[in-house]
Parts: sequence; C-alpha cells; structure tokens
Amino acid sequence: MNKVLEVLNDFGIVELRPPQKKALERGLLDKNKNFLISIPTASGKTLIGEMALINHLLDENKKPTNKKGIFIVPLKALASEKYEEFKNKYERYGLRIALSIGDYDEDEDLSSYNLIITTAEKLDSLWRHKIDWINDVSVVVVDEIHLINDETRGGTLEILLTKLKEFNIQIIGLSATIGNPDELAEWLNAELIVDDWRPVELKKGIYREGVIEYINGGNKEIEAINDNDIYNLVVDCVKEGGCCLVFCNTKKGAVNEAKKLNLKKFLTNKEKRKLKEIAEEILSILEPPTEMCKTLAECILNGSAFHHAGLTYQHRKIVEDAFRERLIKVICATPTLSAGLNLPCRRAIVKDLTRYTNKGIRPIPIMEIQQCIGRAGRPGLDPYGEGIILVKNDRDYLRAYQALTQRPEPIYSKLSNQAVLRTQLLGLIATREIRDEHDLEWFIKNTFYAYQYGNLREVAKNINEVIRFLEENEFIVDFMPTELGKRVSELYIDPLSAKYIIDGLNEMENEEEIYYLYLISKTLEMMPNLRVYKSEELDLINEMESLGIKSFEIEDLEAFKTAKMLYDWINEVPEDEILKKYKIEPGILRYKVENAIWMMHALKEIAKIIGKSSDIPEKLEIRLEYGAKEDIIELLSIKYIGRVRARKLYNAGIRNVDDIINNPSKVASIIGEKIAKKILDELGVKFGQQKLNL
DNA sequence: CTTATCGTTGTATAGACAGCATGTC
DNA sequence: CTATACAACGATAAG
Repeated sequence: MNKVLEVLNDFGIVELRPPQKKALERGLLDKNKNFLISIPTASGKTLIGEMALINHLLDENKKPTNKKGIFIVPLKALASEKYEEFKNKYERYGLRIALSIGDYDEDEDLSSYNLIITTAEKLDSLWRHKIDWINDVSVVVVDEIHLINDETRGGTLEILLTKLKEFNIQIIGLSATIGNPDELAEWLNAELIVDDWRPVELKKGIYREGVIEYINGGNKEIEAINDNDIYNLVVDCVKEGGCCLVFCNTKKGAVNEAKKLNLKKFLTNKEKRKLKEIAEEILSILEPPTEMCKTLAECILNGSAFHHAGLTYQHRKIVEDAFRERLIKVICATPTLSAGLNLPCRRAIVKDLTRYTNKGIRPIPIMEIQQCIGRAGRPGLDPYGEGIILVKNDRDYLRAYQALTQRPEPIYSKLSNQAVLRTQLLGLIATREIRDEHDLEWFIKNTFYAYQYGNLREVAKNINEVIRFLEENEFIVDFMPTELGKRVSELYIDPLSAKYIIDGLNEMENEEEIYYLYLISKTLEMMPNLRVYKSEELDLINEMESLGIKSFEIEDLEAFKTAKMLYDWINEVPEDEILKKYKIEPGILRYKVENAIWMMHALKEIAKIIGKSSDIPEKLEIRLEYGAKEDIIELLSIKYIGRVRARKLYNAGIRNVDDIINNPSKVASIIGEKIAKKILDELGVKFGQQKLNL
C-alpha cells in the first residue's frame, strides 16, 4: 500500500471521499503537478492538502524526508488550530511542525522544521528577512486560495504565489466554489478539480411569510410562535435537537437578534447550569465587565450568543467552544464566522443580502452567502443541513434565489490596489528579486493580474506610477533599495505610511507624546479610525492647533481622536471607561492597540534612519503594549510583572529593580510569595547575583 | 393639560494580516 | 447607483 494511504489508515481513514479520490486519480501524488481544488466547505479539502504534504514529507518507511512543506492559511486563529491538529497527527512520524504567525514564532530557526504553518503575510515578511530554507521547500498548500480576490489582502497572496511558481514546488490550492476556477488553474499551471459533493445533504431554501420554500421542491411551514421570523426558524430547529447560525450584516444586528432569542424553554437544567458557568466566565474576562460582556452573558443564559469583531479572542473562543458542545444553541454572527473556523450547525440562516461598505450599500457576494449556507450539516450529527435565506420582498426573493442557484462570482486579481502594489514592489526591489526594468516586466507578466488583463499597457502605467513614487521618496534609487527602503520593506508597512511618518517627524515642533500617537494614527494600517461627531470637531481642532497641526480634514480629526484614545490607554484610564467614552467594544480596542504597537515600532525605526531618534517612541511602544504610564516602565521590563502588579509595587514605593532586590519581603507581601520568588530568581540570574532567599 | 401614538428626520453601518523578542493576573 | 434599522424628536390625537 502507498505510504500516504498507510498514514491515513493509521487515523482510521480507509474510504476516501469522492473529491479526494478524484485528486489521487488525477495525479495528486505526482510531485511536480500543481492542483486547484474547488469544492464545497467541509467536503474534505484539507485532507487533500494533507495527502500532498505527507507524500513529500515522509518516505516509504513513513520517516521524515529532508523536504519542507508550507501550509498557508488566511487567519491566525486558523493557523493555531491547524498547528495543534497537525502536531497531534504527525509528530508521531518524527515530523517537526512549526507555527509562524505575526504574534507567535517558534524559538528556533524555522529551517529545522518539516512543516510550517503560516499566513501569506508572514511568509512574505519572512521572505523579506531572507530565508535560507526556501530551496528545501517542495510543497505548498494554500488554503482558501480564492482570497486572491480580497481587496486588501489578495495582492500579497498573489505575489507570493507568483514567486513560488518559479521554484520547483508543488502547489496545491484549496478554494471555495468560485466562478472562474479554470482561469485560476490555468494561471497556476494546475490540474483543476471541481466537485459539488458534500458529506451531508444540504437543503437550500428561502423563507418568506412563515414558509420555507426549498429550491429542490417542497415547502415547510414554520410554526409562528411570535412575529419574529428568526425566532420561529431557530425554535423550529432547536426543538428537534439542532443548532443554528444566524448571519447578520452588522454587529448591532447580530447583538439584537441574539437578545431576542430566548431559548430557556428548550434547555435542560444541566444545560442551564453549564451555561451559567460559561456566562460567569465571560464576565470574568474583563474586570469590571463591560456592557458588551454583560449583554453577552445574558444571552448565554438564554442559550444564545453573538459573535463579531467587538469580542476579544477569549470571548470568541468561549462562544465557539460552547456552541461546539451544543450548549449554546444559536450564534448570531457577522461574517467573522462565514469563512475559516470549523463551526458547523444544522440550520444556517442568512438574514441580510446587502451590506454597507465604504462604497455604500452593496450586495453581499454570492460566494460569501454560499459559504455561510455551506456551514449547515454536521457530519454524523445531522441527517441533513439546511441553508435558509430570509426574504421580505420580491426583489430580495429574486436575489436569494440567484444566490442559492447561480455559480459564485469570478475572482479577480486585486493587484491594482495601490497600497499593495507599493508595498510589494518595494519588497521585490529590496530583496533584489527585481534589479531592473527587465526583471520588473518579466515578473509582472507572470502575475494573475497580467494573466487576467491581457493588455499590459494599463498594468504598466499603474506600476510605473508606483515606481516613480518609490523613487521620489527615496525608498529606491535606480532599482536599488536605499537604507530607508530596505528597512521599510522589512518593517512591512506601506511606503506611503512611511512617508506620512517621515513628513510628520520633519514637521514636528515639540516632542509631544500625543503628536507621535497622532502620526501613527494617520497611517493606512490604522484605518478605519474612530468616527468624529459634529459636536466634537471644534474641541479637537483647538487641541490640534495647539500642537502645531495644520490640517483639519475629517480624516485628520478622526486620526487625532484615535490618538487621544491611545493616549488614554497608555495613561491607565480604565478600559471600560475608554470603551464608553469612545463608543467602541473591547475587541476593537485591542485591535487598535495591537496595530498602534506595530506602527509605533515602525516609527521608532524610521526615526533612527532619518536621524530623528528619540527615546519617546520606544517608551510609547512599551506603554502601548502594557497600557501603562511611564513611571512603571522599568518594572514592566521584568518578567512576570504586568501593568497591574507593576502599579501595585510602584504605589508601595517599589520603583525599580534595586528596590525589589532590597525589599524581597515587602514585594512578597504585595504580590504573593510564589510570584515574588519567581521574580527574584529571575533578577538574580539576570544580574549575576546570588539567589535570594525569602 | 398630560399622555399615547404616529410620522419625520438624522445617523450609523463587516473583518483582520503584518515587526520584534519573549511571557499577564 | 443601490438600504435599513433605530433613536431622537416633533406633531397630532386621545384621555
């Protein structure tokens, strides 16, 4: 038996699913053949990728080869999930598996690992720091490769693939059902596998005025318990032992729907008890609990929940796990759940067909609706899944019908996006992958962009504009990176943001903390910024004027408001107060702060290069990370001391390393003996002193 | 004159990748 | 180019 099948056998997989068989028959194990697999969610895409990985990474005796594999996923959460899963499955064969994402990296050099799980952006960033192991890579699996169509992130993936194609690497693209798989496959030089096989039957239907009308015939009348259609649909499913996902187009919508879904009647006492524990866990994440936490906890007691970007990662994890355990019966979610994470349900309900974007109201792409609906049907748990679109009028009915029956939109290269082009072209020049006009032309010709647009004149115009921008701002000179250009490429920020920062530093009159925060808030990476209300404008302008800021466009005001929020954060204003004051949710605050840390780091590095060095950005970076004032920075640098412990120690007069070493018992009385011991051990080692006894 | 009801106007709108060097309460 | 929910406010009718 083939080694790949043997390994699958080890996991009890004896019978392959139709698309998997098809892939094998068409030569998946031929190590030189690229593949594009376009099949529905949950039909076993990942396993096809895994088969290719095993094929390269294990030899006939199921021992590791000297080859490397890369698994590219679209989300960090997904990367962590896959990392755990693959470690459990494949470490037993001696394979070393690494996770490399923005906020986590293996301690050792990645070259000693066999399989690396990462995001496209991280791999791109690694590439810029020159990886020496790329020639060992012989297989790359790209999960959700249709992400190439994403306005802001697609270009990065496309460039990465364009580069990978030049190596002797087998590329396996895993895609949702898309409109033009043949185009993508041809560009990738890949064998195309399209299939609509699903492990659990999916019944697609449209709900209107109390009745589900199934696309493939048949109706089902839903008992009208009250006039809330979604409630009736959810109850209909829950009372038969199923659970539901409701997809909404706004965060507020998700919260409101979740609030209205009181399922207490359908919960056993045991479930109620467990839900109570979960609700308490939710409330314990942030101290004191915010409004959002309280609302979520209340919903959970009713057996429902909401899920959107305003939740912190811990909140999300709890909700997801409780849903998997079938304690929470329904999640009302924004598209956070439509792609990626494995959270199947029996009935998926799509509430909205349009969504507000920065270009106004737009129909939600058919691909996304199909992804939402495709979540229905848990193998082994549900006899069938149901994907239902809720409609209120004839126009919606037509759209819903199309969304359920038509093929999804074709995907298009998004390399025309200027921000991506700036970042990527600088990257290519900084790594010397492009050394002249000729290289540039040749490279561009190989992109999906050029493949799709055929006529290269428009493409070239776009690209020359970017090259000119990079030259004018001294990131490159005659296709050579300047020191600045090289650093900006490594920092992985948009060159335009770097220009904002440079101009801002040059115009700076006084070194004010808030001014630095304002500078980073103006960068594209921080968008979208906080909304400014009419009533706030005047105050903001006054404050900005006093700092010597001269431009008062609405974007400037928004950036300044964001800077003020960050300023509150680093001055230890309580989190719930910040949330109320700026009308945001915990998850959004975390996200903003995370970006600010990154951009402050970039600012600090750029300042060094242009000779505007200062210790303020460095301090701000630390303070952003901990949400702390300057006085406790020294304490924060010590392991095991965060903002809370640092503040306690500081207030008690312990203000630096020496104070700790000289007053061990006092430290112990403030933060507990065990932690004090750990800290002193740490300091003892660090400063080469005798270990101190308490 | 107070309260309830209905109509008008105004407002707000999804998500999430990247640096770097190691560990919060 | 496209929508819609909801809050805040205001006009009108009912009590």
